[in-house]
Amino acid sequence: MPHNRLSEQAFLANYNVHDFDVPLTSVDLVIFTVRDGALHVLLVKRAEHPFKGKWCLPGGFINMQTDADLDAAALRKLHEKTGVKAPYLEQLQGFGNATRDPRGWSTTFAYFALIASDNIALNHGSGADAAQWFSVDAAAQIPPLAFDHATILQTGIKRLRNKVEYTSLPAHLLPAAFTLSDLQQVYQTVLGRDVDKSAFRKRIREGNFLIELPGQFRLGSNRPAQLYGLRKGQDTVYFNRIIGGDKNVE
Amino acid sequence: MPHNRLSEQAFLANYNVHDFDVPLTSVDLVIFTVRDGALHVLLVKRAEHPFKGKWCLPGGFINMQTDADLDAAALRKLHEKTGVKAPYLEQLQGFGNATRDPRGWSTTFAYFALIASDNIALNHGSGADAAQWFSVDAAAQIPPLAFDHATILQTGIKRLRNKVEYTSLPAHLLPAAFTLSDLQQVYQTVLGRDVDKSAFRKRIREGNFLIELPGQFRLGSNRPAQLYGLRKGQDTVYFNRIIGGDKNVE
DNA sequence: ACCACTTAGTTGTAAAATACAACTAACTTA
DNA sequence: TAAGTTAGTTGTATTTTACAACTAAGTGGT
Repeated sequence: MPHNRLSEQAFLANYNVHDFDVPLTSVDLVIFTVRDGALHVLLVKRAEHPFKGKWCLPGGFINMQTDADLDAAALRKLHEKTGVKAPYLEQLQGFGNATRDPRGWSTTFAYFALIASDNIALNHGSGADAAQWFSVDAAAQIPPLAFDHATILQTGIKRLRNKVEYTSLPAHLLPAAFTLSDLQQVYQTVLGRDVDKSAFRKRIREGNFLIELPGQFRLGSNRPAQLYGLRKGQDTVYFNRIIGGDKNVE
Repeated sequence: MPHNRLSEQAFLANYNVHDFDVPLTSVDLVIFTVRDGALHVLLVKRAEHPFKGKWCLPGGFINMQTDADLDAAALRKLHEKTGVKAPYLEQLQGFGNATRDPRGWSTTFAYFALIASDNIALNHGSGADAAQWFSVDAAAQIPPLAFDHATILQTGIKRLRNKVEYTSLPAHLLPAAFTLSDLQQVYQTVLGRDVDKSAFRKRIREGNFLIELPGQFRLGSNRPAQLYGLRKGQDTVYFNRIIGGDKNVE
């Protein structure tokens, strides 16, 4: 019976996914945080074949029974590894080819997450696989990664650095209350260069994505600093120009 | 025999993709061009179930035998539909959930292509499916689309408009030789607003991604205009600020 | 009590970039 | 040769930035 004579209903009744060759499909995460004044990324050690014992980005196969969509799958993986429930999460890029996984043609949806380092209870749980933060700046300290995860990681770093130039993203790398100096410090850490204090503050003020926490200050052996938080319900702010604007970014 | 006692080699020898439930995986394209002073997108009519007879974005399943990677799959689809071999092509975003395809959990890697309208020989070929350009500005003229392609299309339009604010992308919507006025016109068409001529030219000059075609001019019933082409091997240029810079973009 | 020290936050100003508009240039057509 | 049209440049008031110095508000030592 020729295919195109069937009704759509009959077509679907006869359709069996397993009749076709389909690529393997997974979700992987590049999870960033700032610790000790440096940008860090979370890596885990593989507990199973292939690449057993090698470091890689957290991730894995989609659970077609429980994951409503790709974002849900990524959130689930993130929560399993870090305990964080409400991170900044966006899709990074898809990767797929015949050789990245020895099991065959495979694809992955790479995600990109920002979390505050005070939020984390690393879960060394299922499979007794190790999880550890690695500094991104010290490229030499990052171990060889399984699959094409080195490429994915580099893509994630590049994307983060690029978006930090013109968005409010770094606020998600800080705890719920922070000072403007904290925020400036994070920008500088990620960008690898200093930014002007007054221009920085003007930009933040006009972006209008922070709220002053009334009466709350960071105390120390110096002038107390006003604490701020992310305005709730606030989306990422895109500035009109890159910060410190005399440099071209890729 | 417990899984984790196997060597990697033995593990792979025993591994059969068909033992697992895997989502369907496809590649879809949002192909833009500028015709008659308006931004257009290419749609095709489905020749097969599901959604037979409905309009959708060009695309389809990955061919695991012939497609080396995702980009190759997207390029193949593009070439099949338009005959264009060297478009501007970048990955847009992945989409995946349990309901977008009636055949089951499915994912797609959406791509985003820019081509010059003089480059196109629409291929109504295999499957006798119609292919047609639709104006993006006249939202009412775009028919209902199969799957979640309306969402993908809107994501593509948003991304294009956004990137045009601060990149040299629109040059790819023009033929190999064009005038600065042509280019400015394309920017204005995509952005939906006018830009200042002298500021525009300064930006283009400093971006340094065009070459003057020596001695070549567009003639007409007025002053001849210098023709330019894309500097070859030139990547997309990212400007420091959005064009016309007094407007915030999402 | 007061002064040194440190970080927070503001202010001043020269230089650079932009927006807006008018100008000149070079061709065709009547 | 004058009108019409589009190409391309120039001038200038206004805005924005970069840089640096300044004031503010606490702690801690003497």
